[in-house]
Amino acid sequence: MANCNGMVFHTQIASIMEVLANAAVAEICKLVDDDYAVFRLEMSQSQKENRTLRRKLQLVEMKVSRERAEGTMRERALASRPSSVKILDRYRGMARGEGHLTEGHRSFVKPMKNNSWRDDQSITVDEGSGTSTQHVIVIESADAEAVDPGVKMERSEGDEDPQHSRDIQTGAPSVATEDPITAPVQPRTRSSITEVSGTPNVVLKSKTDTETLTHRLLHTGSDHRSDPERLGCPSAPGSEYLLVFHQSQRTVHSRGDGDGDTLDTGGDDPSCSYTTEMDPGNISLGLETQTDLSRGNWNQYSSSVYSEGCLDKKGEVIIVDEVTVKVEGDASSTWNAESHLGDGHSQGRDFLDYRESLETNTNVVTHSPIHAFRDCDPVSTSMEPSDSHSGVLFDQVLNSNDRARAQTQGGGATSGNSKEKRFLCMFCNKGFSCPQKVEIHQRVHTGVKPFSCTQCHMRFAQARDLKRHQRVHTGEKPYSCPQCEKRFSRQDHLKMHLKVHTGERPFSCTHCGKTFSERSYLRIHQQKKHSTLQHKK
DNA sequence: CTGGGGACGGGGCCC
DNA sequence: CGGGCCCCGTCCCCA
Repeated sequence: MANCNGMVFHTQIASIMEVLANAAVAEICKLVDDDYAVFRLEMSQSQKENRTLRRKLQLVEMKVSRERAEGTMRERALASRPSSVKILDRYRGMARGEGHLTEGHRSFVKPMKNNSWRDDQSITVDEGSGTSTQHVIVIESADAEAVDPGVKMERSEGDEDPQHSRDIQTGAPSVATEDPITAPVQPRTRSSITEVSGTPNVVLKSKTDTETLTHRLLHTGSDHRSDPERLGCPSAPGSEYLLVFHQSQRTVHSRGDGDGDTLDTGGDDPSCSYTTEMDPGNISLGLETQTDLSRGNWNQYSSSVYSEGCLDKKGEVIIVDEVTVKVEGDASSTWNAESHLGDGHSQGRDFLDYRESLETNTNVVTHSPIHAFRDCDPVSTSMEPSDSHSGVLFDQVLNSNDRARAQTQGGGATSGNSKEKRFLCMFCNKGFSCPQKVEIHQRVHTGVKPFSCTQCHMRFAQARDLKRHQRVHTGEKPYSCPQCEKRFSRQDHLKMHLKVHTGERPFSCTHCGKTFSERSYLRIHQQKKHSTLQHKK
């Protein structure tokens, strides 16, 4: 029983405590509410007082300003008519942030036709939650056109509402931001564009332009050596080259423009279609090329050859050569080196003529380049389908053609002193001791590059070149400088580097005596400094 | 900022 | 197959 009584007692105490607690909470809340109401009342009263004082201050200011303005008007009336609006100090102060001006003050100044004062002209000024009426004194100008510039100057000099500031700045600056000519020269960051332009649409557009530009800059600035596709050249297995040899000249000429344009696209990455997307000219270019090749079903061919589906724009142009070759493989035999030439490329045309003249000479024992292809096929076929670089190929052909001709003119095969060199190049008549050497040499003319790198699709005419090139990927640098421990992948580079330590400068300019460590430096120097002398000679 | 020059890497090709 | 040379392009430094 005692336990029961104790439990009842505890229960009663708990209930009483709860009631007391609730009562205390209620009383606290009531007190807070009351104090809050009082506080709010005091606040409102203070605000009313503030408004009253403010109006009084405004009235005083108005009076003072009116007195000043009347004095000024009298002076101006004596001097000349006013040329611009003068906004009172009151407004200037607000413009600097002392007041809070928003859209309401857009109608702040109105040009009037009379040089008269208007008192108590009111404008609506947003003061946060509500609006209040501000009395402003304005000196009105009779010349409305003269007003606006002055107003803008007044607004722009203070820290106004950001929105307003943006409204002002989105005039000429935003136009400059959208200017497609200006933008590429000075790519802006996204943030800076946002600051200037203000409106989301402009920001978006500017951003797009900037990114486009960035893409272009990045890709056009990339090292072409790293990507043989740069010049729009196909991957051509030996068999393809073989057919290239029998391409018709008509086709060759028809493709000249397309290839020439392809060289200018500057695209590098086959997986990147930015040039096609961004530059409509490139698109039309590609279509033009297609149309030009309408004689052959080159689309079908390309899809069969490049089944990987990564047929980019360059690939399209690249394939053109091979497709045409396929379709017109039975045409008259004229090597298509000129297919890589733009119209009017005299070097290539000369080469073509040269080639034709050689072909007519049946007395020359030539080694057909076709055999050279066959010899190299095992290497090329082991590689994945890749684009060869006909642009490089083209350059090589031209350079090698020049060299070959120089060699021929300088005594290549015709002046050869050895009767053993009875195997003549069919292009330059240079003599070689064995057919294999002729075949290798003729790649200089044909541009055949049977050795392709599996890492970067670079192709080489000689196996040693490929081997040497692969050090680029492996990073192998077996040659080290004994002076500075610098390492090189090639011995000749080390040799050149050693001149840095030895100070050897064997190449001297015949005009100024300046010496250089490399011949190419001398040549560049003479081109830059003494080209006029050479022209005079 | 610009042009000249040096260092260096890479490709072409002959021997 | 390696040595060697030439050429070109790029990057960097400096006047």
